[in-house]
Amino acid sequence: MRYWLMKSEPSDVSIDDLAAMPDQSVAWYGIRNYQARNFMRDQMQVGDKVLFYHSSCAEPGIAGLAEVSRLAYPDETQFDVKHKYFDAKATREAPRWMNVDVKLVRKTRLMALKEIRDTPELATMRILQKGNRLSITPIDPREYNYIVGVL
DNA sequence: GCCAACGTTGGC
DNA sequence: GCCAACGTTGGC
Repeated sequence: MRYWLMKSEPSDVSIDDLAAMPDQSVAWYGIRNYQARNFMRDQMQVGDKVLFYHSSCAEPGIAGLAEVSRLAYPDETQFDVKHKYFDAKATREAPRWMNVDVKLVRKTRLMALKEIRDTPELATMRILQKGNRLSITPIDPREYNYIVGVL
C-alpha cells in the first residue's frame, strides 16, 4: 500500500464537496500532467491512503483523509468538447488522461501549509520543496503516520 | 495580481 | 534534439 498527497482547489472540489458526493467518492479528473497521471495509472491501488490537500485558496493545507476507491480509468472530461479539460489529441481508442476515484475517509482539522512547513519531521515532503508544482505526490509512510497522529 | 518555477509545444 | 516562447501552478 502506498501513500499520496493529492491537491484539489476547494473552489472546484473541497473536502465538504467530497463528503456530499454519492458514496462520498469522486473521480479525480482534470490531471493534465504526465507525472501525476503516471502515479495514478501505474502505481495507485485500491485502498492506497490519500491526504486531501486544499490548494490555490486562502488557507492551503491538509483538510482530510481519503483513499483510492477505484483503479485508474480514462478521464471522461478529455472527450467532452465543451469541457475545459477537453483534449483534441485524445480518443476513446487511445485515451491520454486517466483518473482514479477517491473516497472520503474523514474530514480533519485543517493542517495548514505553514504548520507542515514548521514541522521538522515533515521537512522532506515534496510539496515543501522549492518549485514543486505536482498535484499528486507520494508520501513517505512515516510522514503519513506522523500527520495522521496530529490530525 | 504578481511572479518564480517548471512543463509543453513547435519551429528549426 | 535544441531551445525559445508560451502556458500553468500555486503561494503570497
